[in-house]
Amino acid sequence: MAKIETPRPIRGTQDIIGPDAEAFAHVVETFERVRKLYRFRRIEMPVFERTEVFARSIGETTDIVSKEMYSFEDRGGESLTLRPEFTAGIARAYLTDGWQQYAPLKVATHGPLFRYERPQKGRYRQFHQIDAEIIGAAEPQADVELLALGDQVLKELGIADVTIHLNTLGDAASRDAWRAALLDHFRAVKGDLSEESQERLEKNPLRILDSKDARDKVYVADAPKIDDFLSDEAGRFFADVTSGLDAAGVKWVRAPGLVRGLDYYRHTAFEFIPDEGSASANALGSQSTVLGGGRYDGLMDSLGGAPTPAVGWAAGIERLAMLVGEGHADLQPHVAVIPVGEDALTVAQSVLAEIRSYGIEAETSFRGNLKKRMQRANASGAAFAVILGSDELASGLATVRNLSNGEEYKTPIRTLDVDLHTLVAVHKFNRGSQPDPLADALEGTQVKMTKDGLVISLLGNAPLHSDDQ
RNA sequence: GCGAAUGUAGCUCAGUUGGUUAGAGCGCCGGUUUGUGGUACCGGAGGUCGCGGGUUCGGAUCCCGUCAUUCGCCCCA
Repeated sequence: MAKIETPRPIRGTQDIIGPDAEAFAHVVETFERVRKLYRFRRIEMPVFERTEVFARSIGETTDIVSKEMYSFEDRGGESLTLRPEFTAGIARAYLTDGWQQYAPLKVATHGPLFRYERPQKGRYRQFHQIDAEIIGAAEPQADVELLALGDQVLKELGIADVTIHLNTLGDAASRDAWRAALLDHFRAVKGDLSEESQERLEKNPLRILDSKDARDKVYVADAPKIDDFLSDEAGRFFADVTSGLDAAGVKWVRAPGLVRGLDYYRHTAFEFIPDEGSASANALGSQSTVLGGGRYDGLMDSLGGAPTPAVGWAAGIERLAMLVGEGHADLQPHVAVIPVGEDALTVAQSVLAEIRSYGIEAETSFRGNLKKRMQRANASGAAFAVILGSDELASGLATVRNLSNGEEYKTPIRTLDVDLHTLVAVHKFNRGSQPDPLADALEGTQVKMTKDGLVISLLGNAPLHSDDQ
């Protein structure tokens, strides 16, 4: 008998459930809320493009294109690539879909990206990012707005021990002059550099500034600084960005060694990096950047479009989720509906529908006797159980059990939705969860339960909703 | 592409210098309690010890290969 072997998941992909999945969703929901606050328009993008979209914009010769893209041929022989980033695809859409008409255009999106890399902590072959771009704006105010968005997203996620590391690469002329000076500087001491940096010297000299090797750091310290090569215009641009950030209350530090590898980057470059020794730094291991981006005024040209200024950033959802921690599941108390016996099943369904339509989270288990279902209700973390058995059907009074303290009482099945709404609000309030208008109204009062029914004595003299805040 | 560590129950792991029937905690199923969960007690199911080969009277344990996972290097749009 041949045993069927279960197919394994693809290397570097992940199946997420539980607290990690809740944290993931929390990151996306927070991003969605904040980007609306900043009036960034939501866009949806394909996950694959013609290979040339990425090859042209990123550069044919880089490791990225030659080794790290998921490329394949479709049935027509066309080379396609799973997107390794958002920016190139968005730039393509800007050119092919006539989005110039919206310029300056603020857009945001999120979703899966793919890179053929060796997986390690916080790095996967399929990973997910949130992304924001401003296209068609050459003004430093766009950089400020974009950075402020990123800063607020992190703050609202409760990630406080992260700082913006900010640098400028200048305009094209500044950047080229600086690069030439760096080459001279490092070539003079080539033999003393680490093996990796000797390689970088030919391929990507700016990257030497990032080196962690002690042998390189000696020479990095007195390497030429971009500031000495900035044109007046580029210097003014950077000054406008930093003063704008200060005015917006966004904290940043200057990071003269921070560079972006690709040629199309100009002016502003930044990474949000956990502070040394912080909880976030420890949580991320060697993968330290949580959000990164910059100005890419040179990108549209490489795709055959008119020169178009643009600035953007992206942040890994998995990495952010690692930093927000647990505790994002089950913030809302929920109710378990427990039918006992065949007759109660349909009543349970209509009760579920009613209390859900009232905005209360509710579920029922599909099988088991009362004991079994009570166990499941407890395991699911339900705040209340509603028991519907023959007694309850006969009397029209449901049994409501508070699962945190075991108190039990009867209440008319007809008005379960209203009664539960009150109970849930009180429960939330007692637990110190987010304030609810009803819970506010109930502050300092008590809800009385009697054998005959749920009596909310204060409902007669307190408003259900408070509009004065 | 390079380096290191780890693969034993659904999960997290123990398993001594190679020795008889491979264990624990949690989870799961059942019982003490036929309409009452969370605590407690009792019982039960569940394992080709990643896979293949070798050494040996005997391998979860030692050797070789292979696959996978993890962490790091390179790279990082």
